Amino acid sequence: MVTTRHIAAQLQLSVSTVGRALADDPRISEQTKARVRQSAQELGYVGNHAARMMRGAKSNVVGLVIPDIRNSFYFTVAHELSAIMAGEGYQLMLAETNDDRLIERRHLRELSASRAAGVVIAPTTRPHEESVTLLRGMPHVQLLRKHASLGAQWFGLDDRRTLRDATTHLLELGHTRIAYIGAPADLPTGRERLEGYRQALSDRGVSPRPNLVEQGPPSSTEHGREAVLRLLKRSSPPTAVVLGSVPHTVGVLDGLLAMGVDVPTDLSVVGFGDQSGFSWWGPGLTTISLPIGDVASSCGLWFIRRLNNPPAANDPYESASTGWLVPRGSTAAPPAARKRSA
Amino acid sequence: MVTTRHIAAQLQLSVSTVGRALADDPRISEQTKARVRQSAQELGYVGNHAARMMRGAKSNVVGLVIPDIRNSFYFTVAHELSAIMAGEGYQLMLAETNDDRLIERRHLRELSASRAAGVVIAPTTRPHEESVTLLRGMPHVQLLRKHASLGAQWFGLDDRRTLRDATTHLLELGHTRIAYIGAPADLPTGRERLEGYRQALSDRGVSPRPNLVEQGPPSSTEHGREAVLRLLKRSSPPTAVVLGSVPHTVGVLDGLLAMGVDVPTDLSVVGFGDQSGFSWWGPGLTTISLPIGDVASSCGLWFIRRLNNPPAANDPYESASTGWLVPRGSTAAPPAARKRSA
DNA sequence: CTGAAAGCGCTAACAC
DNA sequence: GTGTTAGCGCTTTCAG
Repeated sequence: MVTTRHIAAQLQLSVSTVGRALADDPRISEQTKARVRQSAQELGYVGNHAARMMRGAKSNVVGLVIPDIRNSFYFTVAHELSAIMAGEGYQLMLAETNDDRLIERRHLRELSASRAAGVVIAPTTRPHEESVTLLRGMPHVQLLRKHASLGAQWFGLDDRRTLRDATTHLLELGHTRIAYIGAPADLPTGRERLEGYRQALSDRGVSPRPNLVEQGPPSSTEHGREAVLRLLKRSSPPTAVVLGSVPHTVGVLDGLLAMGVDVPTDLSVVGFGDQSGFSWWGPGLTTISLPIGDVASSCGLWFIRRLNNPPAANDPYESASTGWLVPRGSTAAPPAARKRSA
Repeated sequence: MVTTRHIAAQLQLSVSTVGRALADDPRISEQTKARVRQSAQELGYVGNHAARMMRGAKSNVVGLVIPDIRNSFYFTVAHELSAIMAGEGYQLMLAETNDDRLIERRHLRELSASRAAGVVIAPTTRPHEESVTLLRGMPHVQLLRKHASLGAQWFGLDDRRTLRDATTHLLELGHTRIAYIGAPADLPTGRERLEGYRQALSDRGVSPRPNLVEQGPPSSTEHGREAVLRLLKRSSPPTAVVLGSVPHTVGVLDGLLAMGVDVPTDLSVVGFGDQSGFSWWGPGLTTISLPIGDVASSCGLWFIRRLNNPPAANDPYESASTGWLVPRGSTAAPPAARKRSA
C-alpha cells in the first residue's frame, strides 16, 4: 500500500510537505503541489482513513440499525438516508438486527469500535443494557420505532392516529366487528397502534372484543397470513380487519387470495402503508399511505446538522408524521348494512 | 474516549499488560485479567478499530455497491449478504450508485480510503477508469451485473437463457408479434437479455421486428410504463410482451392497470423476476422467478473464503444461475390462434 | 516555503 | 508475569 512516505521518497521531499501539498495548504508552492499530485496519481495513492482518525479526524460512517432491509419501510429509509448522507460525505453502514437484541448489540459494538460518527436506529423491542450504554457514547436518533431508554430524539409516525383513522373509516362504513392484526404491545409502536384502534372504537361507542385482536412478531408476514385465517374461522368472524404493520399486511393479502375470500363482500380490509403492489391486489387495497421517505429525509437532515454542529444540549426532539387514507376497493359497508339499505 | 491508557493508569499497570489482558494472552495471570476486564467494563472501554488497523489488523468492512436498494433484487442481495457477513464478523457498507459512475467512483474512493476488506459490486454501465484502478487494489467480486474491466469473478444469472425461456413460452402459445422491454445493450445484462429474446425468436423462425424492442434506463419504472403504452399505440401492436428487468416489470404492470388493458386477452405479459405483489396483479403475473437470494449467498460464502484465505491467484470464477417460469394468468394464446381454434 | 519531531491508540518485539 | 520501546500513516506544532 502506497503512503505519503513513498511519495516523499520519490520526490525527495519530507512527508510533511507531501501531506500539506495533498491538503492544499497555502504555504506550499504551486509547483510542488503539482509534482506531489502527479506522483500521488501515478503511484495510486489513497489516503488512509484510519490514520487520519487517529489524528483526531472524525469518522464519516453513520450506522443504520434496522430490523430487516426487505421491509419497504426500511429500504425506503435506507435509500433516502443513503442519498442524503452521501451528499454530505457520510457513508451508511447497514446493520440488520432481525429483531434480535443480541445482534443489535453486536452491531452497536462494532459501530462503537469504529467510532462511527453517529447511528440512526429503529430499535428492537427491549434493547440490551449495553446497547443503551454504547449509544450514549454516540450521537444517535431513533427512527420509526422508539424506546424511552434510548433518548428523546425521534422521527416517526403518529401511530395512534394512523390506526384511529384507519379504524374510523371502517366504523363510518357501518362495521362493528372490526378485527386488528398487529405487533404486540411490548413494542412501543405496537402499543400505540393498538391504542389508536381501541380509541376509534370507543369514540364511537363500540365495545372492543379482545378475541378480535391478533398480535404477533412485527416482521413476520407469516403472522399476518395465519392471523387472518384464524379470525375467519371464529364462530362470529369479523366483517372487517385493520392492519398494523407492512409485513402483516403482505401476509394478510397473500392469505386472503389463497383462501379465495371475497373482498370486500365478505371482509373489508384496511392496509398499513402503501407500496408497489398494494393497488394491484384484488379490488385494490384501501390503505393508509405513510410518508416514510419524508420522515427519513427529515431525520437525515436533522441528524447531519447535529453531527456537524457541536452537540450543544441533548434537547429532546420528536417529529411524528401522519399518513392519509387511500380509498380503493377493499372496503365497503358490512353485509348487515347492505341488507338494511336494500 | 477511554483508552487502554486509562485502564492502565487506574490499575497501576502498563498499557501492554492491559492490551494483553484484553486479548486474553496466556502469559497474563487470571487475576490481572479479571481486574482489567472489570475496569474496562466500569470505564466503558471500547477498543479502537482505527488504531488496530494501523497495527496491521485488517478491516472488517465489506462494501456493497449497487444501483438502488429499493429494487427487490438488491434488497434481497443486501439482506442475504448482511446476514452471512455479520456471521463472519464483517460489516456491510451500503453504497448506492443510482447508476451514476461518478457516484460509484466516490463510493469506491471512500471504501479504498477506509481500506475495506473487500467489495461486492453490481457495476454501472461503464465504470470510471479510476474505479477500475481502485478495485484492483481491493478483493472484489461482481454480482448480477458484470463488466469485463472489473475482472472475472462474478455471480449472477444466465440472463440469455432467462429471456430465451420467457420468450419461448410466448412462442409456444402461438404469439409472433412479441415485444421486448428492457435495458439498453451497453449494459452487459441488457445485451444478454436482448440476445436471449432474439435467439428464441430466430430459433422458431420468427423474424424480429426492431420496432417492438423498447430499451431504456435499467432502474426506471417510468420507462416500463411509457414503453408499454408506446407499444400499444403502434399501428400493428404486439400481442405479447416480455420484460427484461424488475423495475420495468413494475412500470408495465402499473401502466397496464391504469390503461385498463385486458390481460391476457389483448396482451400477454411475461415478467422478470418474482416479488411480493406480482401474483396479486390482475390474473396473476406469469413470470420468470429468479433465485436472487441463492445467488447472493453463494457469492457471499465464496467471497468470505477468498477474504480469509490468502488471495492465491486471481482465478476466474463465474457462476450463472437459472430461473424458472412461473405460469400464472397473464399469458394465453394470441387472438389469431384463438379465432382459428374456435 | 520546507523539514524534523511528536503523538493519536494499539500491538509486538524485546527485555527482565 | 509484566514493563519498555518502537512504529503503523498521518497531521501538526515548532524550527528553520
